[in-house]
Amino acid sequence: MNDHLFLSMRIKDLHKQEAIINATVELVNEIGFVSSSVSKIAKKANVSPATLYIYYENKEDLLVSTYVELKKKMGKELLKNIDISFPIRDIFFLFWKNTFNFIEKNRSFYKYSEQFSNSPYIELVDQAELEKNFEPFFRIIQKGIEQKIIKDVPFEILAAFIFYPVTSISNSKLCTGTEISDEIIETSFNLAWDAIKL
Amino acid sequence: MNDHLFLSMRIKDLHKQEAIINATVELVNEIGFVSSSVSKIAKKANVSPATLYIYYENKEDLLVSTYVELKKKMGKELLKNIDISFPIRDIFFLFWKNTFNFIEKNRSFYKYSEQFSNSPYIELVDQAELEKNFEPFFRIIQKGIEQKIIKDVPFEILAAFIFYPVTSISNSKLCTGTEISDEIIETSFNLAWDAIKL
Amino acid sequence: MNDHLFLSMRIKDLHKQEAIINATVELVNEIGFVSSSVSKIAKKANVSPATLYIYYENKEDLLVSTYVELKKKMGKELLKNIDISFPIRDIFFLFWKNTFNFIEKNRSFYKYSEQFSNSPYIELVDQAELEKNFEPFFRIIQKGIEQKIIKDVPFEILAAFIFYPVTSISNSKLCTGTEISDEIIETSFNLAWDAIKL
Amino acid sequence: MNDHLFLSMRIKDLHKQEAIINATVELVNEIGFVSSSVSKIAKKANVSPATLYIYYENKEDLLVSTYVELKKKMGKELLKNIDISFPIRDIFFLFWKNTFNFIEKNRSFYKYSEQFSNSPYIELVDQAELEKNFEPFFRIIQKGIEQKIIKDVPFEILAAFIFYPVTSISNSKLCTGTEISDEIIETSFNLAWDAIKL
DNA sequence: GATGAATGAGTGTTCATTCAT
DNA sequence: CATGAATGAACACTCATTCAT
Repeated sequence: MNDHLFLSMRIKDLHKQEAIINATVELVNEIGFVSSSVSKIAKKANVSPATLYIYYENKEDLLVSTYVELKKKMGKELLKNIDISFPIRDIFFLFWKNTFNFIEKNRSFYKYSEQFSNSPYIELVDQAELEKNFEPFFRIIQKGIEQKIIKDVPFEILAAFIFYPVTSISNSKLCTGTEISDEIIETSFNLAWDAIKL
Repeated sequence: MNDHLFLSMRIKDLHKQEAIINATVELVNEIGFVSSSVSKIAKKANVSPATLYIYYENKEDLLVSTYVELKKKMGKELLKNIDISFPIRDIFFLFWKNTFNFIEKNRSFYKYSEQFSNSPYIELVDQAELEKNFEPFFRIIQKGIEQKIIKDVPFEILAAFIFYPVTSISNSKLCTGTEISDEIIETSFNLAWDAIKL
Repeated sequence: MNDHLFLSMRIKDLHKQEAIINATVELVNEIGFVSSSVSKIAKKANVSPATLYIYYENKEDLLVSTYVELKKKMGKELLKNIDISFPIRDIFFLFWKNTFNFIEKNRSFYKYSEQFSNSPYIELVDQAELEKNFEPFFRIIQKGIEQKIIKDVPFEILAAFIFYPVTSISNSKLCTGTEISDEIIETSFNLAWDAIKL
Repeated sequence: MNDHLFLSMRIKDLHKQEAIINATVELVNEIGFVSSSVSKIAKKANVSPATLYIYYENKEDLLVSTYVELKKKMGKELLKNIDISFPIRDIFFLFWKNTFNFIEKNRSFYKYSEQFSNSPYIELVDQAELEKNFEPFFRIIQKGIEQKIIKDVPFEILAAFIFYPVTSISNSKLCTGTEISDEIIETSFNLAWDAIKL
């Protein structure tokens, strides 16, 4: 086998794996987590069910990996354009805005991750590992507390007002169908900021 | 037939249906929505799979009915002890506290409803019908806006700070294992109130 | 219990049994022998599945009894208006015509009996007993052979040309939708008579 | 991969499908159409129930395909040795004889096809497509009518005396157990020919 | 006589996974 | 690497039948 063939094969392989991941997310988006079977995923990805087991140990591994991979990507996107030298409020606003944008651009992924994190599979994911993707932001929160800009309350309580409301609003009728308006993003951020600011 | 026998018969029947509902919720709590099959539910409820179809048309009907029934119960509990003549902030605090208490007392139900509302089954539920259970509270929010106590923003945005953070906090390590402390309830309420108050 | 009540009950009972038989035949006519279950029959007859077991030992007994009962009725109808003093050809024609008329008036029964006689249940029926209903006609055939009007061949061969073609023609597009025309009856009888006559 | 292996693979596959078809026909022959379930068929064919769904879409597809396939085979056999230059009566006799022979050699198939054509499944079969297998014979009938050898009556009436009586006779006690005698074939053909000849 | 509730055994079908090629 | 064929076990659901009332 020469290099050319080897290279083309590797590309093909990546395509296959990518096709499998996309098929998984799309299928869950279409018919739900419960009904998404291996053979349906394989059919959607235009591969044999057996092929799937070359890239993943089993169904569980596929679902978990897909989730983790997407969470990594999310971590990067949410921290995009953020400069720690910005004022804290601006950082939070950028983060808030990035979250809305990410959800809007990755609706199918988002639906997947919501279903995944509400299934028992979530327990197979190393949460600490996941949170590393968001660590820079955690440090900013800490800094805000120290600078007496953010309320000094347990992290989980702050998180409940920084991460969760976005999901709720994004799924509401305010945000389905058309583009999420800047007005909604700004209005809702005011509430979030009022909640956490000292 | 005497009353005693008649009564015992009715009780027995109710017991069966109740056993099925409980088994459903418990099983979902244990092994998740995805893996909860009809036969497993039946086995847990100590009835034949066929018996299940006496009380419910099919699996979907069982799952949806269970969800709707529990949401009704939840509506009642969250509004418990609330008097509309109270100051608005007090009402919100009571509602907040009731939510925590309800979740703590009905953990298995709550897990069920979270999984359910993140499955495609949720689309089978008439949301408008469900929201009727919370209508009194919606009117209070409206009153708060009119009295310029609550921010005048779309309802869905307010809801995102009133309903969702509780779930997040309840599921966090702050609230698992031991009783949810009054301190956490009060601390977190301060954030929620700051978010929505004008 | 007084006579009046007793009488009304007996009438009611007959109605029930009749309703069960009718439901059986109609259901088989609608969804076929394979799919016709006891509970569906009961539902169609507006009785409980359990009621069915008051009148019949089991499903097999119901199906067989229904078949036998209807075959009895058929025997009577096919021999209607037949006078053994008539010329043999006239008797055969009347029998032929009666068969067509019976099928037309009892399509649903006929479909039932065709499905039944092509199922293993048919082996549970005492054929000799059934044939008694047609015995007068068998004697006429015998007489025809003796008088050298009918071909002297085994009875089963004659029967194949006297009984079976009617079914075939009745099920063909010649006879569905509209009334079976006298012309078809007469034309086809000519073939049957040519077949068996010496 | 060498030819031998390739061949053996294909043979193996064909064996599986063939085993399924044979099991279907045999089982229907033994316990009837009504009781022949997918799992029983699979067990008889020594395959998993799931394997059956590799070759057929569902039970209906299996039953219909089996019927259609066998009808095709029947078409070929019934027209065997027939030369359209033969005298019309000879052609009909050969066809008659071929029918008896086919039934005798394929009893289990024949029982299957009788049960099938008396079930609702028959409506799923494209009758026009089926009749193509017998078209040469239909043309001969037409020729006979034109040559004033066969009675000029609707096709369905002729068919009722050409096709149906054979079934009736074959199922009678004249033909079960031992070989069907030439005498019966000839005797019965005389009746059929008398019926249709002008 | 009549029934609704109940069920173990069965239905047709799909599952996640493996294996020979 | 990639696959179509294969499967035992499970799926949601219906079956014929019984029984307490």
